[in-house]
Parts: sequence; structure tokens; C-alpha cells
Amino acid sequence: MPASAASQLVDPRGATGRLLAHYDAHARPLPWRSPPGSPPPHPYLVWLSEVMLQQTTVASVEPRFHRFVARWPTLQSLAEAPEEQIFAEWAGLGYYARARNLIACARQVAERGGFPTHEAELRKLPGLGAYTAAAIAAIAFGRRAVVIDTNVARVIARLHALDRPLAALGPDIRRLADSLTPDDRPGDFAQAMMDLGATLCRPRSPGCAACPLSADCRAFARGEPQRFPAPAPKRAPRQRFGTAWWIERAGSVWLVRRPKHGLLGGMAALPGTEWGEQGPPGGSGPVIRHAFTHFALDLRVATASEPVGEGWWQPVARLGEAGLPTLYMKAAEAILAGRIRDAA
DNA sequence: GATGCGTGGGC
DNA sequence: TGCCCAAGCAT
Repeated sequence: MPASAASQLVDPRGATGRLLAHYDAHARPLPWRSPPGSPPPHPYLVWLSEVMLQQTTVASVEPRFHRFVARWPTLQSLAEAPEEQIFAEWAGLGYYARARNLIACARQVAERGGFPTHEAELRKLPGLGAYTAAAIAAIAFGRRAVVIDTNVARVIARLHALDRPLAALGPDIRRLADSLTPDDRPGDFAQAMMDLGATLCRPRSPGCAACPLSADCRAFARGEPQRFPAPAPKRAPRQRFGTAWWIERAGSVWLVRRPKHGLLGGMAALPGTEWGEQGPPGGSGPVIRHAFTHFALDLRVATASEPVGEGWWQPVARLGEAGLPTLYMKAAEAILAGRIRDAA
């Protein structure tokens, strides 16, 4: 790929060199990362961490990554693990399609005897999109790949003072990121850009005084770098209502598994009604308020006596092992907290 | 290109 | 408290 006209605006080698020097001195030590300039981590660890990090913060991922690796130290062990155990280990991390794709990907890769080492082949695996395929190619295999996540996109938008929303900047961001990406150390470069976005070039209150790219940055030169790029337009929040059933016998509660696809797909759950726009539902029992990305849910947790649908009895004392998503953990906690209050 | 898909933390 | 945001992907 030839250097684009953008290289007249930002000197690729100069800016890239300053960025990598800053990374060599300030790279955050992370459990899935090897120090700058050293051999890369095992592709299994790069893949696992990258999938966990999709739309999820480092702070949330760290403890979960340790647990996953302790339980399934190799790709082969993960590929052979029962699905329910993997779902349970993922519970609370969110975006559960990632767990489904993780399982499918592990099995495919085990079958073929290892990860492909080129971006285009990685891109075909379940759960690996443009970002993750490029990140694994660069970080695990040292391939030159244009790695663009939300951090990189924001850094690029500020370097060039692009003030439209990121959704409208895709092709521009890609071209400019390409022109900045070096042939050497592409993995370190990608991680350096992401570190920069996470620690200095933050969405709000960017730390330009310590930034190795401030001399290259048009947004900095204009002042108010936090104005770039423009925020995404907001969507009107929606409200839904539903009822879940707490069915308990002899110290166990009746759980079901949600359908494979859609919201919380494949995860353990309390049985309940569909969630609709009409409400709030009648009946008695605590109401849980839970904010999903695209709607808010008021869920009444009502007690019932007869098991509903296919499911299993889960001992209440071991509810934590059931792998319930956060919504249902909150529902269970509301029931159990009410019980403690009643006893007092 | 837009929409559906979780959750926790920061301010 | 409410809002914004996070190492995105699939359709």
C-alpha cells in the first residue's frame, strides 16, 4: 500500500517513531501482553484476550482472563470443554454471542491444528471481525495489519482534526491509519495506539501535555482536542417490562436455558414471560430495574410453585455456580434479600 | 450504514 | 443520579 497524501499532513515515520519510543518506556504490563520488543504471547492467549476485550474494559477482563486460562490453559482443552461450563465462566461479562463464537472458533482451530497466521484467514473464524483479525495477525504473528479499534479511530480523528462522528469517518480513518502503520513492529504499534487512546488521548480531558504525538496533532493545535471526533448521535431509550418466576423447592430453584440466539442467548436464566412494551406488570414481588445497551427493563420477580418448561433444580446455596447473567443474579439477590428482611 | 447485543466504572 | 464509554461482531 503506497503512502497516501495524508503523509504530507503527518510524517508517518516521525510520528510512528515517537509513538513507539513512548510505548517502549510506558507500555502497561498486562497479563496477555509481552513487553515491547520481546517475542509475542502464544496465539491462544492473544485470541482469548482480544475476544474478551471486545467492547469490554481492561479492568473487567483481567480477573476473568486469569480464571479462563487457569481452567483451560490450552486451545485444545477449551475446544474439548462442555459448552455449559464455558457459558458459566463467561456469565457476567456480557455480549454472550462472544461465548458462542469462542466455542465455535476453538473447535475449528483445534480441528485445523492451530490458528491461521494471516489476517484474511483469521477473519473467516467465528467472532473475529476486522479489528480482532488484524490485532491477532499483528500482535501474535508480526504481520503488518491495519488495526482499528475505537481508541485508534479517536487518535486518528484528532491527529487530522476530523470532526464528524466516527460512523461517518470509516474510510478516512482506515486510509490514514494505514499510512501510519509501520512494516516493523506492527503489533507493538497497534498496542501503542490503543494504550495512547486509553491513557492519554481519552474521550474527555485528554492528557496532551504528555502525548508523544501532540506536535503532529491538528486537534491539539486548534485547542479543545476533546471536540474531535463529534459524539455519535443518541438514540431514544426504550422501556420494556416482564415477569420472571422464582420457583423453589427444598432449597433449590428452577432454572432454564435461554434460546441459543438473541438476547442472553444460550445462558442460564429464571423462567419468565416475554418482555414487552406494555407495563408495568401486575402481581407481587420485587421489581428489578436493569439497563441493557438498547433498552431498560423493569422485571418483576414473582414466586410460583410449578416448574415451567425444560430446566433443572439448582441448589440456592450454589446459585453462583449456575452461570446466571447479571440481570438474573440481581433478581435472585432481590428475592434472597427480601427473605432476610422478612426474617428480621 | 443501521441495529441488536451486556455490563461495570467514571464522572 | 444519569449519561457516557469500553481492544466490536453479525446481519
